[in-house]
Amino acid sequence: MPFTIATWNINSVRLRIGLVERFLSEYAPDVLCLQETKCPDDLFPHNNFHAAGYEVVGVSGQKGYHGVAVVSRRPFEVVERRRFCSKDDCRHMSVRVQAGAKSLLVHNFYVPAGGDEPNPDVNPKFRHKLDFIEEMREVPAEHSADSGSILVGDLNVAPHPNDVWSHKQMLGVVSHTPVETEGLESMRKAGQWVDLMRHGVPDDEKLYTWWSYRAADWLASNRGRRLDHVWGSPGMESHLTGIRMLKDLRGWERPSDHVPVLATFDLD
DNA sequence: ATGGTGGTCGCACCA
Repeated sequence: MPFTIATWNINSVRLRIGLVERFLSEYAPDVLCLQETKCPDDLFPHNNFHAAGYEVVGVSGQKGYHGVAVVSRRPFEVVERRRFCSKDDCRHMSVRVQAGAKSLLVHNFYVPAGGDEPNPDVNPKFRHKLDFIEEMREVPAEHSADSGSILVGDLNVAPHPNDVWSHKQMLGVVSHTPVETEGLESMRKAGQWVDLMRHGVPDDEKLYTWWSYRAADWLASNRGRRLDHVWGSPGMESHLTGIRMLKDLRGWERPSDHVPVLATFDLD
């Protein structure tokens, strides 16, 4: 049995619950990690997920902003809802789930966007983003013979030159500045994480998971960025059998500006 | 220049 896990910045789980239901019906991931649920825990639409066959739900939400959730067709336990940068923001949840022969520790992250001005001295949101990425160094890719880790989420950084539509034109734009891309890559290597979306993909291939709402025609201009990520502990790449960025969903009615990333593993 | 939320019904804040 393959194990499938998806990550999706949904930009309000209540507003887009219909899209989530359609996605679960058509793609049926074992585990779905959501970000930007914008939903307090007592208002999370549990019933919709139960009706879709997702009995296991872990939520870490707040009113108006941020919020992450994990829903699953397999039993899991919430390991931790970690707070970063001494703030109460709901930006992380880790769960443990059995997948084939492996016990998987899954981290679901929503990294701060960082505002518009890429100068930490004048923009506290950018300072927060850099500090958050620095603190993420403390999250290692734990693994053993019968366990592994997966880290997914909206990391709000497009690290590779072909994770953006124009490397040169984006170098001064928050999400692709050198201090962010180098910080994220340094943190990824410190934790020994493997970038599973870039594994085995030619360097010159464009990969996007997000297209701005502000474009007059997002599909025609195609100025995307890869802000959403799937990382694995060392060795997980050998179990990966497929990974897809579901671009079509950006064209669904009233879409999120992010599309789901769906990864499939053979762990038996 | 678009979209979501919240607390007010036009606007601030966030992405």
